[in-house]
Amino acid sequence: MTSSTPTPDTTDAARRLALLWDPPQPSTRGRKARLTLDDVVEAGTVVVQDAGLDGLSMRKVAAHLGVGAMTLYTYVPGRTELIDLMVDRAFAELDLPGADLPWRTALTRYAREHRDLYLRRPWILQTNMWRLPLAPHVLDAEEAGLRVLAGTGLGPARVVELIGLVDTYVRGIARATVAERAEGSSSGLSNDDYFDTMSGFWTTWFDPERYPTMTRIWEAGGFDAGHASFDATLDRLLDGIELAVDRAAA
Amino acid sequence: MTSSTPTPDTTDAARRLALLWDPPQPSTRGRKARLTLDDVVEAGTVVVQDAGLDGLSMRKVAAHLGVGAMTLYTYVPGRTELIDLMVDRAFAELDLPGADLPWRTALTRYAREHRDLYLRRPWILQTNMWRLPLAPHVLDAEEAGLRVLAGTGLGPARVVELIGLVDTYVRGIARATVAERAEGSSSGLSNDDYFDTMSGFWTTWFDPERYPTMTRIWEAGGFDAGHASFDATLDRLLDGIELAVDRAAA
DNA sequence: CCCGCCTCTCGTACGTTGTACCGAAATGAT
DNA sequence: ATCATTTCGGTACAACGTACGAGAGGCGGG
Repeated sequence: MTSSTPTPDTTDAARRLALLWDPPQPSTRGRKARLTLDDVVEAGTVVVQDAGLDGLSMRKVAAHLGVGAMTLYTYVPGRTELIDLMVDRAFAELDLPGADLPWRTALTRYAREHRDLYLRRPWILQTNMWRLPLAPHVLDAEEAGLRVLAGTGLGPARVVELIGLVDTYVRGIARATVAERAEGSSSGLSNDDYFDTMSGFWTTWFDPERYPTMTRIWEAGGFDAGHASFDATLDRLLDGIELAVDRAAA
Repeated sequence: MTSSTPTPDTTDAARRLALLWDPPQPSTRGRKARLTLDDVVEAGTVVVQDAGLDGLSMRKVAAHLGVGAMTLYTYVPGRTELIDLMVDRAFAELDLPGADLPWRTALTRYAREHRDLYLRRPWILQTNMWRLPLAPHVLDAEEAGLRVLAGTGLGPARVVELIGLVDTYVRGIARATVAERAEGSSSGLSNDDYFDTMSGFWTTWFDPERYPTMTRIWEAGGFDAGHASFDATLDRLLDGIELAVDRAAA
């Protein structure tokens, strides 16, 4: 809000945030826009769903909208910001637990909703950012998680730490599940080829003497469970949190 | 294993694994090689350290070695495989706990070593793969973790599940720490600019009424701790595991 | 009504990327 | 000396993000 320039020369970072928090309504002046910002974000979401984040190119998004590539830059400063917007839009889909639920139920729902989101839109896990964008709906999710834990009487630092633990767990599981699901289906390998390659690996290079524990666990079927155990492990995690809650209450 | 071709036309995936598990020794025939595979992998590691994974280009690696770009393809099938090799090399740096330590000590060391590795080589966290490559030293690490937990008498499925939980926690913390560390230092923003942008965000767009819990926790200093609490949270996680161990022993 | 300004549209172009292709150069085996 | 084999690397292509600027369309003030 500098007084010298009517439009403060905002930095790139500020521009990026402005788009997320204060999307401009179409101005009445000048030529009419064929698209809305939301159109662009939606097209991006469509493209990314079956091309992956690497396959998300401005040209493809533009083609999907039937416009020239450069047209997108009227609505969005660049690819990075488009992805931010897409993430925000995705997080808006979360059905976050209200304040009425007991904390354990609420946290379970919080975790499941996040996992489902990641499984539905795995590209979110591919965004290379170190943290999620500072976007409204992302903060909504964080707020909901914090609120649940803050209601247990835990100290502020503990609350932050524990919601981080849950987030981290959920992302980890989602990542593993996606890996399992997409194994071989990508890279253009048929399932047979993939199986051949893998069994070839086990017989050719895998040395049971170097990896005895892995071998034993494999033979015992320890790797079979997959990650159907999401809820079970989550419960154990919540047990740990409950312990901290009880300790704080005493 | 078709009989028509003496060298079975291995798939790409098999080639990728072959390079990791059976690096070819330089053949005595033909022109002498100026480089070794290890030279290339090391150069890649150097480049990635200060250019990030996005900045890791074949041309830069080649330039760093003083050779033409295409020369690298004599040693490595492509960029993807080079990254695989770099990851394997990085994991070889881990000082994994031996079988002599009590499980809690061993698991603490396991976790700390991994965290240190990720902080030292953050680009590993940027590799977009859904899971780490099936590489010897990566499996060494996994084996070590599994061995520690298998020694506690837990069932195979539990062992797999819990080591996954630890891995996931470590990666999550490392990611957050890197984010914190690199905040603003990248993107060419000076620290002042970054601070300005951020305080601008809080005053301009952040709405305390929309995010009351976040606001309260912020005011209480709940976010200040950063992630110095790695050990503390890890201890709590190990408490949870100890509970499972005791329950299994009973 | 019309002029001028403002906004959107997008063809062209530049730099960068991974890597396919192929000839040239170098070396051990014969 | 000849040949097979291997490394080396220039050239080239497709795809990428996006800077630039000319054109097209539509509103406000005269």
